[in-house]
Amino acid sequence: MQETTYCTLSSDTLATFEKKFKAISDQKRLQILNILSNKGAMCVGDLAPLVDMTQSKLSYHLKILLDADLLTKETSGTWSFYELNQHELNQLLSDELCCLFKPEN
Amino acid sequence: MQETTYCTLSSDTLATFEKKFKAISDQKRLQILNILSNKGAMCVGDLAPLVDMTQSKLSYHLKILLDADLLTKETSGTWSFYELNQHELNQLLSDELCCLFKPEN
DNA sequence: CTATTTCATCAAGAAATATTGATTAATTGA
DNA sequence: TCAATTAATCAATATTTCTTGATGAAATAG
Repeated sequence: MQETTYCTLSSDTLATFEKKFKAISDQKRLQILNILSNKGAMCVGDLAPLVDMTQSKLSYHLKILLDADLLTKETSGTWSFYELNQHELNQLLSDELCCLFKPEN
Repeated sequence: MQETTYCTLSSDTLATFEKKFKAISDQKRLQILNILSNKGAMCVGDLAPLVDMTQSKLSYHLKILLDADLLTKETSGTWSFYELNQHELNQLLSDELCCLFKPEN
């Protein structure tokens, strides 16, 4: 006879997932991820016209994705280059979403 | 030489994902999913004390999950039984999240 | 029929998020 | 040094989402 295994989630775990899912629960931010998955690392100024956002607005949304650890950021001079955090995305999302965020699959 | 394949997303697709991710980007709703993954189908009145919510509040959150097609609902008399939509969840989430929503894995 | 149970929905207010335009800081190039 | 570029942040407002308590609808039991 097999025992049922219960997996209760700590409030920390719930908070972490909430943050990550909140970050991707927005059309503009999904579009950002999609573009970065096609183009690789990009700076804010180059990304802005592709997603039709002002610099200020884009920075705001990039920060949300960065804080959720779904992007990484490299600074070079006055430029900030943002790139997908593939590892985190893979841990979060199904393989079926490859078209969105996982160009290499 | 290999061509790069670009996969642009329609605004409809983005809207659908936004809705689904929005539905799971909330601690209370994640907890609902987690409990349903352990207990199977449940009615509102039985679920409410487990997630420490009033009936009204729980109905509100269940509707959000239902509208995102992440739950199914079966009515029997005055009871409403809610259950995970395993297929949709599998299409959305990674295998690593099995602990949350996929008891069978 | 009436009272009770179960749950959905509504309206009002509260709280959280997003947008906008301006400002600031850091770096670069002339 | 000075002007221009790049991007983060701020404050104010707008918008969206959530919570609460009340009400209503449908089914059931007595």
